[in-house]
Amino acid sequence: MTTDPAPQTIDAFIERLGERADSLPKRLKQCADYIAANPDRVAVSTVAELAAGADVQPSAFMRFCQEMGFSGFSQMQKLFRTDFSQKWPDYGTRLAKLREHGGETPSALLAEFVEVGRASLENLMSSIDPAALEKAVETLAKARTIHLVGFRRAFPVTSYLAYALEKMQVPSVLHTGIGNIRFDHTIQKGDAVLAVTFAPYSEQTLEIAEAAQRQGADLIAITDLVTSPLVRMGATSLLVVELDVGDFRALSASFALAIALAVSVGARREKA
Amino acid sequence: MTTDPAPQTIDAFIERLGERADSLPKRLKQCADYIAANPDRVAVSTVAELAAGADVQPSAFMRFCQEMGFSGFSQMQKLFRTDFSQKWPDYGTRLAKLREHGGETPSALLAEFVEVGRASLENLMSSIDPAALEKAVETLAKARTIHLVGFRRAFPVTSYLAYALEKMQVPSVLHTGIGNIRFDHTIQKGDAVLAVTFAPYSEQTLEIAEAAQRQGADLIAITDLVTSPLVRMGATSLLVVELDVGDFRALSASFALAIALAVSVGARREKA
DNA sequence: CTGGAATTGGAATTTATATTCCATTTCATG
DNA sequence: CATGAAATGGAATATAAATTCCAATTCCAG
Repeated sequence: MTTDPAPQTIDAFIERLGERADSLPKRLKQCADYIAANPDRVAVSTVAELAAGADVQPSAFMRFCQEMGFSGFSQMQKLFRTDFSQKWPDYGTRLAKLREHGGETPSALLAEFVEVGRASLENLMSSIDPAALEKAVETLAKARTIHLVGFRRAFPVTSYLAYALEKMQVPSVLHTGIGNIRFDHTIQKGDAVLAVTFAPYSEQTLEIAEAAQRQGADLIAITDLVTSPLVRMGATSLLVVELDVGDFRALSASFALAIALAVSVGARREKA
Repeated sequence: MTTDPAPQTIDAFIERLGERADSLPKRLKQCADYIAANPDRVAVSTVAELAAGADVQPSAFMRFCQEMGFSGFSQMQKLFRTDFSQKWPDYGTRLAKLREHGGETPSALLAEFVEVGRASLENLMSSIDPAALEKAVETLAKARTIHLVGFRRAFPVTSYLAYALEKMQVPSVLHTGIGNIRFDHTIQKGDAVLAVTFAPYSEQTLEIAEAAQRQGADLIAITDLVTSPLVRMGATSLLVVELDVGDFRALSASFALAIALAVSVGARREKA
């Protein structure tokens, strides 16, 4: 058994796999080949399963893991698991700690929000479904009028969208709820409603979304969870997972998404 | 415990999650929310890890699995592990692919905004003056009423501030300009005005800032350049340099700053 | 061939993880 | 405010998986 340090990344592991593959005994080579062909199975399988796949005994597979520099299969699997969902290591606990320490200095708090914002943005890229985004742009681009709906924490997003769309001369209405005047009835067939809401979902937003469906208008949603009522209503949904610091949610990812959406729609309209 | 059959696909599971979520007891709802937010983690985690993530006991998580129609956690995990491979080469590859296609598709545009947002945040940490931030918090915390002023592209920032301050019960007024009604005269000595504006600076914001100074109210500014009129007026200034993509400015840095500011002020008020 | 080292298969053991159980708390109802 | 039902936390148990060990086999040098 070699005493090399364990690879720290999957790439490093793959590299070592290539170097060593030829000098391994028969059974171990089978393991190497199987992993090279099915790297995606490692994170979700047991040694027994992988061994069976490589047509090898579990104990042989264990030796293979050690040959590659790991203490055993578990350590190797951990690498594959964390690298996959390395999104945010465990912000949950980190932020919980922050909450305990209470109001630190404003600068420390700012650093925390900056960090969370960066993580949210990074995560956005891997969680957004390009097909859904494309469909949302398509729908909004051909809408007669775009209705923007979002209250409370979602309102900054819709108000920015209103600004951006206005600048590009895309007809849009910002539903503000001012004076308790509702514009539900202005939604018509051929229009599109872009609803933005995060848990706990605002009643008012949901009502307008329902009105949109009754009128046969298209419904696009920027929301947070797969369980969101808007998803269940069958809206074309763009999911944005943001982290909270205390009771406050970073909005960087939502904004990036909103701007990209607005600009894409604007560009596509001009072409047509 | 219900006796429904176990969901056969993840979509079916998600659907059931949505249906049931509202009628679940507190702890089980936490489980539901955690899974809705982190569906990718299910395949590669243990009950203990997921339970910790949902801030719940493992036994509660088990009950949740059963409530969803599975015999236990293992059965549920099997479902998630089955189509795990579909999501394989993940974020990294995906992001690279998106970039290759240039600035045409909505996804590519999104990648660009994400990148710009990240850069802006990074920038913010090095450009913000902790002393100015501290002074701004101090001033806002002791103000009788905080007036929030910002129009057009700055309006999302002030509207979010209004939301956050309201939530923490800090007295604040959002100057919206609705109906062309101006609230300049409500600014009094002892109040503070938080003005947000970026080049080209909005006339209206500057006028209100001037009114504030006439009244002897404190003036805090979130703006972009040292040459900003607000800086020259002697406001306590927090400078945020945001990068543009085309004509559109990322707002992530401004938001991070605004939230940090609001939370700091809220925390300091509570102490006093 | 033969002796010895390397390799292998499979069972035995250890460790980790899922699952169940029950005492305690919380909640709702009359 | 008392009472029962529902929900919860945490420890106890059962199950499954990882890991080790060793006897059996293979391979190769002499």
